Amino acid sequence: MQDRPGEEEFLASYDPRAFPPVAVTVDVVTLTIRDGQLHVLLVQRGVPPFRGSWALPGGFVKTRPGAEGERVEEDLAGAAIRELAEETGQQPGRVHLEQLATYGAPGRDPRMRVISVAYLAFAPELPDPRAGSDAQAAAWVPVAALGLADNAAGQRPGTTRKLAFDHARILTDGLDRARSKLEYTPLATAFVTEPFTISELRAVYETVWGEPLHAGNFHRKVLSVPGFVESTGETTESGGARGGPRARLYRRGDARLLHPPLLRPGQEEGIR
Amino acid sequence: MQDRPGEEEFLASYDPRAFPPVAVTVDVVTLTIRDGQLHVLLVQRGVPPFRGSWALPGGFVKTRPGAEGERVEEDLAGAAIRELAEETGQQPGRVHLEQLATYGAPGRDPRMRVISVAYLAFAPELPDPRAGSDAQAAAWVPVAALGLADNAAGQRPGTTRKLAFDHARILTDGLDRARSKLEYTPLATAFVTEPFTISELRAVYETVWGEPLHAGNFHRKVLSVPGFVESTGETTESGGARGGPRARLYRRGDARLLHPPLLRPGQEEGIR
DNA sequence: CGAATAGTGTCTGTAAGACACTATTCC
DNA sequence: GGAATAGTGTCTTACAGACACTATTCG
Repeated sequence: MQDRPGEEEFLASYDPRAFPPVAVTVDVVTLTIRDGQLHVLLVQRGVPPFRGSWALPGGFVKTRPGAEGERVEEDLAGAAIRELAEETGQQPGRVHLEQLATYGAPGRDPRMRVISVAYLAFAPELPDPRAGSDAQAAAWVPVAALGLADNAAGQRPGTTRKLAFDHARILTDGLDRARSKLEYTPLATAFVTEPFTISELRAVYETVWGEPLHAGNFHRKVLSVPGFVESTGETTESGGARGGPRARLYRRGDARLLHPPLLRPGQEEGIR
Repeated sequence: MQDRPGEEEFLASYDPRAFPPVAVTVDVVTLTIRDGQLHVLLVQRGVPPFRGSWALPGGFVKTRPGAEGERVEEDLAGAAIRELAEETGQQPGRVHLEQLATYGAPGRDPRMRVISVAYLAFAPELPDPRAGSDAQAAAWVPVAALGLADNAAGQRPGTTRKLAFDHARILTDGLDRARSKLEYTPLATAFVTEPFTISELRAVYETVWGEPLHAGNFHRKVLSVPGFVESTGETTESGGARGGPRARLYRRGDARLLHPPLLRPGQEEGIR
């Protein structure tokens, strides 16, 4: 920030409260895989509006400008991390977090004009969540149980368990983003703990995409993409529960993009 | 919105002004192609802060809650359209608009805490812009002249003509998004006016990606992707300015995604 | 042993890129 | 005519998907 003529006087005479009230919240779509099913972290709201409804964890961004130089302002991503930590107790680092989109339609919150910045998180299997301050409960909920209008598989709505606000829409957008990110990025590895096997990685793809993949071809493809995974030289201690040889173990590679990508099969439909 | 126990009393006693002041703005990255160069729409700020600096067109979202039922609240996308129309006089419909990302780091605006929702617009060649209310000037500026740290080609920074706020970063993100969207979506057609020739479309790709493409292979590829373009049956009135036969004319097809995609050549670098 | 799984070999169809070539139009 | 461009043909290489097969381990 550089000084400019008239800038200081302008700022001194500036009254932020002259602006109409808006609030900014951060909501987080946290996805994980449990028991071979895609789950999302939800909280049951303990305060109005929508008290008792299930919703994405989220809350207001701390925006108080520092009085006497004290700074209580909070980054958007920082607010998302805080919300996530409140429910899961997770330290950042184990969880991949990225901005999803911002939702600001008038009337989406009955209290006032609220602009919500949604974040998308990919987590490995985590312990059961605990309810945060404003929540009666928190739980990992199977995405399939929410009966969303699924853009990938053509499920019928109607069985939709209603989420608060426009959170069903936000979740749907997050799922779309997740499915598409698996194609072009190595983010599937964010759903597993290191070290992992190729089969575990394939299970992630099959769960998120909702369709079986060919084991042999998947194996070859993953190993052929430079930087996707990197061998540890180790293998599992024992074979699978239902038989089979020990599998080699891998950790994340250094690629940030998959090239060439791992395209979803049978995606021709729904393109128009 | 359904009624819930205690909800109404809660809302009646709710005081929105108890919240700390935040402002929400919308900034628009508008890209177009003029004279074979990628241009972005910029305004020269006529008011502090950063008076005299160039910036993305943008402004505060109208969030006043309707007194006596009067509604002056504004959608985020609506605000972006308004900002775009102020400078270009364009009616929506000719311009593709999508949300880019939201920027909310504390201190990014010296006045107060400002959360900015950035939009990305693709426009065909438009007339020279006019300065809006808060701007001294408005102009199409060649992106190359801004000397951004270009993520695609490895230009060196230092020659960066400084944009106000964090707009250089927003612009960079918009360019990245644009380059990548050309791969998977038919949005290149948003840069041309219908009807168009395959060569015009190729010029869009070459300009946005900054590298020459093989004319023959590009031609075949575009026609092979279902729904990308659709023939009008017509041809241009005359050949090119420097010779060549008349070209067939096309309009946009009905595909929303390109399958298979048109991947950028030589993208292996910069992946790690 | 029988079943399931890890990992590899191989073949086929499709598509991208390189190159060549023809036809058309402008200067 | 010479140069530039539109559009097509063809060859090579790469890769995705289908299928087959071996080796290993569990129950």
